[in-house]
Amino acid sequence: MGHHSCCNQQKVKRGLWSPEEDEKLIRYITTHGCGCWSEVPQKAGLQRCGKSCRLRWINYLRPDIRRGRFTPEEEKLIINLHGAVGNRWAHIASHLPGRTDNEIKNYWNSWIKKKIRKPSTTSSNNTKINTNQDSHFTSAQDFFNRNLSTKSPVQDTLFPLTFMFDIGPTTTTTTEGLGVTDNTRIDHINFHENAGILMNQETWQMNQHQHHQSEMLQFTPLMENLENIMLPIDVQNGGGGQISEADCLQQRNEMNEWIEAQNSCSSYFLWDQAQGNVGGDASSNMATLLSSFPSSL
DNA sequence: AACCGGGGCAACCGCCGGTCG
DNA sequence: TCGACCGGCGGTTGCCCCGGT
Repeated sequence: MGHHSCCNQQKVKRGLWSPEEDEKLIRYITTHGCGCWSEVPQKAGLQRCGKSCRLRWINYLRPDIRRGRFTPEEEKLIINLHGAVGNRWAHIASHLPGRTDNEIKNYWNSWIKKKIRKPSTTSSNNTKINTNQDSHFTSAQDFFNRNLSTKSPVQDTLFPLTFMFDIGPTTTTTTEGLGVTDNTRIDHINFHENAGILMNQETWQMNQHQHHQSEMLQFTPLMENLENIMLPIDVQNGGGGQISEADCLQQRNEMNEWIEAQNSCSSYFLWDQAQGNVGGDASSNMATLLSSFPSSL
């Protein structure tokens, strides 16, 4: 135990690289290129495994590497991209020339620690949606009007969706409803407090696991400095029941109204928040949703 | 001066998917 | 078809430095 396939020869050095080792690796790669990493150590005269050489080159030695602090533009891009694709560091790095996935991952991990540690300085009234502007929204519709229509379209390399909504219980404590109060099973449609994050499915799922308000407060700092807007819409079905075609129809009508008013939604995302834990059977709910909504708008 | 705790970050580890014989 | 091998990736570790006590 304790040895790995790539490093199964004896005398494999590990740990930090010395300047001499760096020099050997640079000299070899610049003259021969990096064809086969497993051959590099022997040919370059290094007591390392090929993986270690590759990592050292990619993350530190290659000539087009960028060093130093991230610029504010880069930071913003990282935050937005992370909101869109989650912990796909290599993907995020591909949008930042000269930066490595490792560097971005390190940055994010320390950044997120700091942000979560620091108590939120924004209003503790969690029914208001915070953005980077000093915004105070009088209603969800106000938020919608002032944000969605002014935001640039989501890049096609990102999660290419504008709307996110779910079917869920009415226990969400921090919402700002549109006040649809008729007696259908969808009693209202609301925006989650995390509106403003460009979310991917994983982020959404994570947020839903942090369902209670006190826990959600941890995530409000993450909403700062975000420009791209994805709008999660919470379709309430009254709780405890199977989502019905009537639920879907009503939701669809609501969406269509908004889309017509805003002219800015090209697609949407169906996501069963409750996963069947609260009301009805998850796969059945999704089947109803899928059959009720077109594949694109 | 010694210790300690946290942050930053380079490097490692294990897993996975692709390739090739 | 299968297994060995390899590179890529994301999670994690652990070292080093620095500031506070």
